[in-house]
Amino acid sequence: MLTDACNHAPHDTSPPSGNAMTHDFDHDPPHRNRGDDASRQVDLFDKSPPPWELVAAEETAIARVVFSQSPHGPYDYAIPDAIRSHIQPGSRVRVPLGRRRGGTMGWCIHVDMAGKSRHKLREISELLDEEPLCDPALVRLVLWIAHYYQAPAGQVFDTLIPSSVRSSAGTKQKTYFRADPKDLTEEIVAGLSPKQQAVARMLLAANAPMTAAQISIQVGCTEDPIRRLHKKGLLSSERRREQNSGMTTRWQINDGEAEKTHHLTDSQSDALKQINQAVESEKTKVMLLHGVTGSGKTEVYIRAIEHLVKFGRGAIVLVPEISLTPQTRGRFERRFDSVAVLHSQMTPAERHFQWQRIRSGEVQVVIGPRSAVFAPLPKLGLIIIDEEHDGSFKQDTQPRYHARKVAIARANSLGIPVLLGSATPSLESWHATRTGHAERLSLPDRVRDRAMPDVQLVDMRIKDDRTVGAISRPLHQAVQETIHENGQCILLLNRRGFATTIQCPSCGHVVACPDCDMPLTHHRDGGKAMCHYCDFCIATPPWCPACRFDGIRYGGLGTQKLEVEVKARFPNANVARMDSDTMRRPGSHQKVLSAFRSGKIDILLGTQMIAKGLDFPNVLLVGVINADSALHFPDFRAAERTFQLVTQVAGRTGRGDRGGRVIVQTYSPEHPAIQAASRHDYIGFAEDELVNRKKYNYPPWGSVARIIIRGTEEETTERIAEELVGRIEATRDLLKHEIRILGPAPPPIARLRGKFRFHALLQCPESGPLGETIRRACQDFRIPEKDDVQYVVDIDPMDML
DNA sequence: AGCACGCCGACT
DNA sequence: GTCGGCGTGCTC
Repeated sequence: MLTDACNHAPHDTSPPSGNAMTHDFDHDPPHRNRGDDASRQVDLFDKSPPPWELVAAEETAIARVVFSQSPHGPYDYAIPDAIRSHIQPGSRVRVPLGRRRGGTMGWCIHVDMAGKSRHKLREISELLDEEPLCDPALVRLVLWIAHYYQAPAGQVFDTLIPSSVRSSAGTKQKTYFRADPKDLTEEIVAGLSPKQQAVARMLLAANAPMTAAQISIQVGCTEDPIRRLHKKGLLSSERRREQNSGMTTRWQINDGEAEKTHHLTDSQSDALKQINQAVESEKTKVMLLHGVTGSGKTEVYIRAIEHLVKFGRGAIVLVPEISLTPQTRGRFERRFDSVAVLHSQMTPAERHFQWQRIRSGEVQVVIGPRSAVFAPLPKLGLIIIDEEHDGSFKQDTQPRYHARKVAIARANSLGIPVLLGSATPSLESWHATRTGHAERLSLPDRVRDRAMPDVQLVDMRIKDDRTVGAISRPLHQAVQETIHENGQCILLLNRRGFATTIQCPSCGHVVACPDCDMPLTHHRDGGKAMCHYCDFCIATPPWCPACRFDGIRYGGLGTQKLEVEVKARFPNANVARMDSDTMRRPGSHQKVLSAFRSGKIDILLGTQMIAKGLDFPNVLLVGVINADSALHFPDFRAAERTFQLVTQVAGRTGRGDRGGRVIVQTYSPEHPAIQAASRHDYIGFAEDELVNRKKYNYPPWGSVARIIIRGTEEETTERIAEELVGRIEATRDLLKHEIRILGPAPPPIARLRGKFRFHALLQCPESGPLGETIRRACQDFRIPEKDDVQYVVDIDPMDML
């Protein structure tokens, strides 16, 4: 499902100093020892008040504060003496703002103990946390993200610090009572009421602070006598924040079951040596571990972390959203004493608990999806991004950051290395190794001398190879043989649902989503017609809604329909389907995978979630039902995605002693991406594709930004889109920057959730001028509320939909 | 995002 | 004359 979180406004809390970023891998901001950037740079845009308003500048302690809701600031506040020694960048504060009652929560981004201000400043009303939730390095990272991705800094703070941490989920403020023998002499105790005496005696005997609840149970009274004693000043109290008793979190403790450590191959040892050197050098360095599927990248990660743990350092391992298999998790948990696994299904209390564990420094390894790049390890020594090419590392809501880029920025500010791993690196990372921004480490062979699987292309245009349905004759035969040999099959089809179009054969009407204009997908379970771009869902109409014709036709192929076909073709095989429909319940993922591992399932079919990371030695056949599905997207990354998908799913076979083979069905067998994938030729593909991208100055050669404008009224939306793009043109000409502007035009998804959409693509050889131009153009661009139009800026977009 | 200001039309 | 629509601007 696509989301389109809007309401962009230009925000520049702190432009980084120094050189503009040119490419993904330029180590520029946020650099160490540049603490004063914020105040100095913001002045550039300060509209100075007219001279008669100038008040004599006096020295005061000033805090610069940003907000996660509008207005985002930054605003300056006077720091009251009481909190002067505690407030730091990263502290949360409550401040007065406008006429709002109760004040507003904000984040302090800068403090100046001897600042001067032209305005009369209001005072901070309260410091909300004893210890800042964000250390200075993370504050620098926030400001860098806010600048680069053009998001309000306050909103970036909210992304960095989980809401469960901000609200202290799973903890409670408890009051503890203590009895002091000096106050409660025998004499005084004797004069109390019987219940109060009992309470006093018990507490004196216990000689430890207890909560009212504990005391009342122990003594067998209500809480009233305790309160009375406290009121008389005979009991002292203290308040503490504590973990709730209801916490269900258990984390795996190393049970001593040693994982068999394999001997490293020569190339694994070489790579490890380089990584260890980089870690010890305490310098920033980006390394790309390019290892074919099954070459043992995870083992290299583990060894590298084992090494840095010896120095008391910790590591972050980022993994794609859905590929955090219990397998991977288990491997790390067996090899390290203290692992924190972050995942999307955690409860708020659990998340908060893990965050505190990580911050306390007891955690050696953090494993998680893109947001784990913000994990607050106090002694971070290495950031690893596994499957670094994966699209889920880019967030598709504001702030639209890419975890790879953020990881490099964070590593840069700490002076630590970043390790990117993939069998099919993103062209950005590949290009970085060619320009010296990253070092390439190769694992060219699979472990234990296993060969890469043979890949056979089946040309679906040739009628002879195509029987009725989605499965060609060669693939049918291969599945049959595999099952006969007691092997297992994986079939990939990158579309869920049953039928991708519902069309009337009489009048040609296609049932479409009223909010998005996209054809609805028929889901057979429950007979629903669903929009895959929004939540729209209706019962599949039995007649044509346009002409009442009784005989509507289901066209196109989804995983549900494939499942039906596979079951019909191979009635004796056990078939399981894996897509986001069958994997809705937590744990279902693991259930299917363990059934597959144990051999209870012969054929596993599904969407791309089966293409990643699975390691099952008995998979002898992988079938790709339609390799072209991603190829004809109106998107400069279409070829790259196709190559990645085919290569990754092909890598799921040939992992045991019995070898493996791959059958790829395609309507364009001559396409370079599909050809290269069939030869396992990443380098050939990458070099070829780099030439293509160069022709149009697409990434990694140049920088791209996309502006999406959406609104309820088509003409108004288009008018505002044109106005905005016009401003960008004017700003570009003013600044004399080399920027190509395409659009505004309707994107492939021209309507989404009932809103009309327009977009514009901006290209520039360097990201710095591009960002500057957009920032300047959007600076004072206001849209009247009545127009109901919003816009978002997407820096380094991953798709053009 | 709220909230005030101020400028116009419709009304007791 | 006053009430109230909403367009515009400000919040350190």
